[in-house]
Amino acid sequence: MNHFFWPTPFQNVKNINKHAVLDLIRFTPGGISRAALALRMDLSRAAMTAIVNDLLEVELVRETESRNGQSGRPPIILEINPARGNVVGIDMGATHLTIALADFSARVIDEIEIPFDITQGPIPCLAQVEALLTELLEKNDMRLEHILAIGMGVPGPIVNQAGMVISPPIMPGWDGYPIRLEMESKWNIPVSLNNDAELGMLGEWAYGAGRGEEHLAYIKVGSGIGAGLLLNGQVYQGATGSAGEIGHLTIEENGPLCDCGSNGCLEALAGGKAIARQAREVALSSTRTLLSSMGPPEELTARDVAAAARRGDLPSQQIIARAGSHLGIAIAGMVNLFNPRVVVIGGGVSQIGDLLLQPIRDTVRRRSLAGAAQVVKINTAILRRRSSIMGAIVQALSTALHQVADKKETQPGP
Amino acid sequence: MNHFFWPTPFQNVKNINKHAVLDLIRFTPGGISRAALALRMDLSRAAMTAIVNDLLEVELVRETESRNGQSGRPPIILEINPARGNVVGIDMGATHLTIALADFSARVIDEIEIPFDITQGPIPCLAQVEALLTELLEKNDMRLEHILAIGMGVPGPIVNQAGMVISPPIMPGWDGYPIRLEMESKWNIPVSLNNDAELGMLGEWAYGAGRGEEHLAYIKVGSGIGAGLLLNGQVYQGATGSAGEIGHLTIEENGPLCDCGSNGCLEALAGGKAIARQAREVALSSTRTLLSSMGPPEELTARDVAAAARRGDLPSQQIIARAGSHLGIAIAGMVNLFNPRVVVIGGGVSQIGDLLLQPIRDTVRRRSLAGAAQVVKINTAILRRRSSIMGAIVQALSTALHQVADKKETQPGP
DNA sequence: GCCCAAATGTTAGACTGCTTGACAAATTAA
DNA sequence: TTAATTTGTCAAGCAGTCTAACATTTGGGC
Repeated sequence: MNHFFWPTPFQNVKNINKHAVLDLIRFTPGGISRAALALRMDLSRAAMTAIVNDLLEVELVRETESRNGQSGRPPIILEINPARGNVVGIDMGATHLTIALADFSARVIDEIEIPFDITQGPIPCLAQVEALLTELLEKNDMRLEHILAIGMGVPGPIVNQAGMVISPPIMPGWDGYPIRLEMESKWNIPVSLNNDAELGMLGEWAYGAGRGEEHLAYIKVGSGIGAGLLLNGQVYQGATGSAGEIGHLTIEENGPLCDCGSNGCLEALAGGKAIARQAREVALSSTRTLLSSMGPPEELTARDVAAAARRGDLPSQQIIARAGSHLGIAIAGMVNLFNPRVVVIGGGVSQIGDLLLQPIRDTVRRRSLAGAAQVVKINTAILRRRSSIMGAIVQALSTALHQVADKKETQPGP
Repeated sequence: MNHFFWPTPFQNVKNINKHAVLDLIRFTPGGISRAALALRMDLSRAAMTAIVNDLLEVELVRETESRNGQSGRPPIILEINPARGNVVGIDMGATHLTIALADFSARVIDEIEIPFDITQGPIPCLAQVEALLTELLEKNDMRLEHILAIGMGVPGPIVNQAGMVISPPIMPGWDGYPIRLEMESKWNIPVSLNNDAELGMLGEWAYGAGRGEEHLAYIKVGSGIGAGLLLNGQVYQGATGSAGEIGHLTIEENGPLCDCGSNGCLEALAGGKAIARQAREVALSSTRTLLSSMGPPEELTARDVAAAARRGDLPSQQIIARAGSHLGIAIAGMVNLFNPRVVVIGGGVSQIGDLLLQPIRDTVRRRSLAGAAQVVKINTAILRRRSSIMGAIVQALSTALHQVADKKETQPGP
C-alpha cells in the first residue's frame, strides 16, 4: 500500500532502529517498557535489550519503577533522562521574539519574550536574538557550551539547507540571507531552522491537540495566515520548502488586494490585519458599535474586535463570523485535498475562541466532501501562543538526542 | 530533515533493499547496471551482486549488453524480464470500461474499451468487467492462471482494505460494496484497487509527464474533477483515503449548485458537465455561435465546445477560457498548499489543449506565491486518455513483481 | 600490438544486528 | 506455597552488509 518508490534506504543514519526507539520513548507520555517497545517496533525483546543498553550507556534514557495491575513481572519503564542536556528554542515572529531554555525531556526551564520588529532585517534582528540568548543563559547560570542544539522558527518559507527565505512579504530584507548557516557558524551549535507554522504543527503534534496523529494540519492565524502539515507521519515541506501557504488561497476572485499582489486571498479577508482593517471601516462609518469607543479607529486591532464581540457588539461579531466563514472555505479546501484527521487552529487570532471556531466548523462541514468531513476534527491549539516555541524545542531535541545517540559509534571509547 | 516520527521500521517486508532494487530497475528507462544501483542505493557493489543474484534466480531480471563510450569495463545492464509473467489493468470510468493485458515490463499486449454505465451498480457492472476480462484472455490465448495480479481503478475514493467506496456522487449504489474483496475471492488473484485519479498520477509518474518526480499532482478533468497526489515520493491518500478531491474546492462562494450539495465548486464551474451546460445556455440564447448549429442544444458536449472553439467560435473560446481560469484558481490553491514540482492535467477535457492550458498557467502564475509558482511546471498528460490504465498496470506489477521476488524466501526450493 | 588506467563485477572473511530458544526475575492468582 | 504470567537477559546462530583483494573487459597512449 504505502510503498516508497524512490528509496533512499538508510539515508545517512547508521542504525535506524536505535533512532526509531529513541523517538518512540520520547514521544510516549509516561514512558514505555522494553517489552512494549519490542511489540510496537516488531522486534524481539532480546534485540530491544541491546538497543536500550546502547541508550542507557550514553545516559540518554533512564529507568523508573512501575506498578501496573497486570499479572506477571512488572515492566521497567524507560524515559528520556532530562538531566542529560539542554536545548534552546527560538520563535521569531513578526512582532515578538520568544526564546526558551528546555531540558532533554522538553520541560521548559525558562522563557523570555520581547516585542520585536522583523522588518529591521537580518543583521539587527539576529543581534537582538543573540543578546536575548545571552540574557537567558546568564539568568540560568549557563554557558553556550551547555546547549546541545538550537531550534528556530521564522515566519516565512525556508528554501534550502543554508536556511534562506524567499521573497517573504512579511520579511523584507531577509531574502537570500543564509540564516541557519550564519547562526551555526557564529555559535558553533547545530541550528535547525523551520517555518513557524511548521513548528506550531510539530508542537501541537508532540504535546498538544494533534498528539500522535499521522495526518495533521496546523493553521496559524495571526496578522498573516500559514499552515504546517504532517502527512503520512512526515513533516511536509513540498518540493522547495514552500508548502502550506494557505493564506494565499483565492477565496473571492475579485476580492481585496493582498500583500502578495493577488486579489481576494484568505489572508486579505481573514488575517489579523484584515480584521483590523474591517474594524476601522466599521468604526468610521457607524457609531452604533463599541469599536468607535475603543480609541482612535486607526489604532484598532483584531484583539479589540475580539473584546468587543465578546461584550456583545454585533458588528464585531459579524466581522469575526465572516472571517471564520472565509477561513472555513479555505480549510474545507484543504480538507478536501489532504483529508487530515485533525486541523488545529492556532496563532493570535485563534484566541478569539468559539466565536471564530463555530463558523469555521459549520463552513467546513458544508463545503467539504462527506468522506473527509466526517472524520476531521477541528480544534484550537492546546498550547495556545506557545505552539511554535514548543515545536522549536522538539526540533532542537531531534538534533540533540540523535546526535548523542550516535556518540557511541563515533567515539570508540577507551 | 525528512525524518519519520512514528516508525514502522521494516513493515512486513523482509528484505527491503531487494524490493527497493527491484523498483529501481523497473522504473529506470533503458535499464541500469549493478554498479549504478550500488551508487544510487548507497550500498557496496558486493551487496548489490548478492541482491541481483536473488532477482536473477527467480528470473525477474535479465541481463543485456551495452557499449557506453566510457573507458573501463562496460557495465552489464539489468532490466525486468518481460516474459516472466503477465498482469491485467482495469480502468472503470463513469461511461467507459477499459481493460488491458501487459507483460512484466509494462508493455501493453492488448487492450479493449467498451461504453459503460457505472450507475447500474456493482453487480451488473462487475459482471461486465468479468465478461470483458474473459474476452481479453481468450483473444490472447491465455487463462486466468497466467495472470499474476490485477490493478483496477474506480472513479471514487476507496476507504478501506476491503475496497469500499464512500458516498461517491458519481457511483450511486456502490456505497459499502467490498469491491476488492469480491473480485479477489472470485478470481483468486491479488487485486489492488485505487482511485482513478491516483492511478492517472501513477501512470504519468512512471511513463508520462511526471516521470521520476517526488512531488507531483495529476488533475483529472472529465465530467467530474479529481486529483491524484505524490508527496515526498509516496502516494498520498489521506487519513481515510479521500485525499485529492480538488473538484469540490469552493471557487465562487455563491456559484452554481454542485452535485455534492455545496455551491460554486470547481466541478460545477469547469467540469465536463458544467462546460456542456454552459454551451447549452449559449446555444439557446444566441444564434451568433457555431454551438447553435451543432445539433440539438440538449445534446451538446464538452467535446463539441472544444471543436467549435478550435474553429474560431468566440463564445466557445470564452467558455473554455473561463473554465481554465477557474481551474487555475483551484490549481493555484493546490500549488500554494503542496508546492509540487509538476502538475499534470489529464482526463477528457484536457484534450482541448492550449486553449484550456494557457488560462490555467496564467492564473496559477498570478495566484500562487512566488516560491511555489516559480518552480511548478504545468503540462498535459503525455499518456492522454491512457494515464489511468497505465497506472492500474503499474499497481498490478507492484503486487506481482514483489510477490515473485519473495518467492525464494517462502519456497525454500528442492 | 602492448601496457596501463579505469570501471565493473565477484569472492572471501569479518562484523553487526537480528532471531530463536532457554532461562532467570518479579509479580498476581489460586 | 505453587502455578501462571509477563519482563528482561543470555548464548548460539543466521542473514545481510562491508572491506579488501582480485578477475574481467574496455579505451587510450606509446
